[in-house]
Amino acid sequence: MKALTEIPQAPGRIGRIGRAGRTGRAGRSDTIYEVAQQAGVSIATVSRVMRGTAGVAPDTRERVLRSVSDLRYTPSRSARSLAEGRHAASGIVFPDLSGPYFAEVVLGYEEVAAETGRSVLILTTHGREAARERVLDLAARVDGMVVLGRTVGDDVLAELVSKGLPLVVLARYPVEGADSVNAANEASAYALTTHLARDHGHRSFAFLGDAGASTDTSDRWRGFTQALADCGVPVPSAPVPCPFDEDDGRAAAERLLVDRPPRALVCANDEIALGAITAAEALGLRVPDDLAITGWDDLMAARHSRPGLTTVSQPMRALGALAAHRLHERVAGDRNEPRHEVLPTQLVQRASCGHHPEENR
Amino acid sequence: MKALTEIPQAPGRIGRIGRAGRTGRAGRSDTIYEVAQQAGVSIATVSRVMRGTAGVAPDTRERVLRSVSDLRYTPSRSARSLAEGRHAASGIVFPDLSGPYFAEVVLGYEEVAAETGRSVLILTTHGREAARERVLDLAARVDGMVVLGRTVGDDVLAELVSKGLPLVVLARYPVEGADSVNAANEASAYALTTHLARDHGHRSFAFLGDAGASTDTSDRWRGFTQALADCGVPVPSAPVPCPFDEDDGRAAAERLLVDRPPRALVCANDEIALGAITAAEALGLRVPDDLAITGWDDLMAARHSRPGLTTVSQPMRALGALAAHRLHERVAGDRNEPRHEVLPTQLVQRASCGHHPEENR
DNA sequence: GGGATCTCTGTAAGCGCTTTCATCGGGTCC
DNA sequence: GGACCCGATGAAAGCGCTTACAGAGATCCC
Repeated sequence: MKALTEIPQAPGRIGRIGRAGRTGRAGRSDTIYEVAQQAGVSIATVSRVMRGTAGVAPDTRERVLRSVSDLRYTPSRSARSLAEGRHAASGIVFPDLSGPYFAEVVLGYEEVAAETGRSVLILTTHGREAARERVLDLAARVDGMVVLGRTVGDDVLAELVSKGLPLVVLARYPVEGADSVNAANEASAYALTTHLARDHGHRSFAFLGDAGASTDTSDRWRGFTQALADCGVPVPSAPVPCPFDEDDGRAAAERLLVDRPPRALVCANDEIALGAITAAEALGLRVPDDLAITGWDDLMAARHSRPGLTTVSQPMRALGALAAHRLHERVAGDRNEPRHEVLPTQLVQRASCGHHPEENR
Repeated sequence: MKALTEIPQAPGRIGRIGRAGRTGRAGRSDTIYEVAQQAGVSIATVSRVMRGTAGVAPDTRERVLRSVSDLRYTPSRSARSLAEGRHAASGIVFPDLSGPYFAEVVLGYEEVAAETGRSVLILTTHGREAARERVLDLAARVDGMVVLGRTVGDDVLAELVSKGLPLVVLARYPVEGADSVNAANEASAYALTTHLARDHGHRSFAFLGDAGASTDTSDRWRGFTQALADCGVPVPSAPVPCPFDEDDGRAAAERLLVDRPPRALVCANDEIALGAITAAEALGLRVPDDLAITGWDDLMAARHSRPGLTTVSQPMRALGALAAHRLHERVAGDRNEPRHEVLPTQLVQRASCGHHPEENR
């Protein structure tokens, strides 16, 4: 074994002289230098052991590992990131919209990201304030990023792409240089609307939701109008504007139903739909006898509401997981040409869209 | 203005010679050196401008800012963290338990963390696999951490504390050296159970949930038994074991109800309770006439279920937000003595616990 | 008018790692 | 027995920042 002197390894590392020994102060985290010293090896060897790089003699490795566990050494992540030029982390950006939707997407995402050895940073943009800055800050902490729906403008995304940051958008129209993952909104809207018009024979429709607010909603509106046109049913000129939560849905539905109630009300998500059911009942309308109502997302509450809410089930976890996989491929450099994927959804028929004589419940 | 030579600033920085100019390659992120060079100043000045440190002449600042925006420069986060010795990030660790509960807590947390200028890293421990390693890895990336319920053992938490990492536990019993934030589980269990026994006169009870699975549940069990004892009602010897989700609740309730149905069933959360309602109805029991059922959390579905579910509303966002505040104080060094806080909950009476003659609905 | 003070800027060390390259001490090979 | 190779290790540069310290002018005061 070589003798250890107090002379620092690198000429420039003068500061080391003063802090060679452990202070023993609680909270002071050890560095690779302390481990190396305790094990009687150089920091290079410690690094090799920590990273599992080949070419360390078994007994040396053993000695280093002992010091590591003695000192409870954990490498500094920032130092490692700086030296490696990567973060081993990825980010996911979503609007506030608290509902279960985003939670599920994030969970699906996190699970896969953890498998691929990446930490996950989350960022909610709530409305607007400083979203650009926050996203750019996040971008500096990760190797790649998933951006959901209404969070920041395409200009910001373009900026990220131009910095060379791997990017996947989710529930949002593709942007140049990024992958995209979406649910089959237009198709499911078409199927849902056709079911209402053809199977139940409804002839007067309204669509509740803000088509400008998200690409999901605008795709649903498109599928909705297309289906009506194909069924020869009058097409409303525009959606009835309505934000995303239950109270908004109730308020908007109340105004609409007092005014000129349609026979069927297609809502952009379950929360709006549940609010609309409450509003309809308050006005003395029976659902589905007087008014059919449908939602989107198949929340837990849709299953338990009275009447059960007909809705569209989306593979939320799968969306998150797929986004994570695509991002991983990008980061790993496995692929360069962009991929745009659309996951299938499923129509969930319950009582709120009308009676199904042949089905139970 | 000083002349800029190709001689590197620091003697050790020899590598700089070869890469002084921008390559222009897309995806290559600029460094402080490029900005300094373009603005004709030293990197120290650029750093001062970026951080808003006082003492930079207005026109110099102007020039630097122009270069920064020309080059779309974003400082390297790892380099900054390494130099500053901090991450400007904090972590939150939770079990898988996907329900809305955790999502809300995390959102409340993230909001506050963002306000205090910290990024948020999330980690779910799903079950158990490698939880310790994952948590320690996370610990190396953050300045402080919040740990929820059933995730890792107290030994791991102690290890974090001994490393000097500021720590807050949430929905979990306090550990030495960490703050804690909890909801008033025992008190709300006591109030809920008393309501069932005293106001509705129920005399035969069961508790559905795994008391060993989380401190929340075990506190609820404790408040439950205490209330029964105080009301002179027979106390079950143990909870009826049951995991956390709806299917589990249904299955466990089915077994229980066939066997020896109680008059009132207190469930450890809403999902179990909703499953139990389904089971009861399938067995031909009317809720609440034959069987009273209650939950916890006041999920959206509790409000929409039929009958409406009597439950306990917990301030989930507030719990997350409070944890973030306490963590911030710790990280900022504003406080050293630990704080343990309990947030009040609210009993939400709906139809599932029995008829309330004097109340509507 | 000359030292004291202030303002602005640059120099260089240091943060804790990774990794290239050089070195060293044995075997191996004919 | 010398040329060679190979495995194990260490020295040192470099990742991109922050910041203590020093220096250069400009300003001030008596």
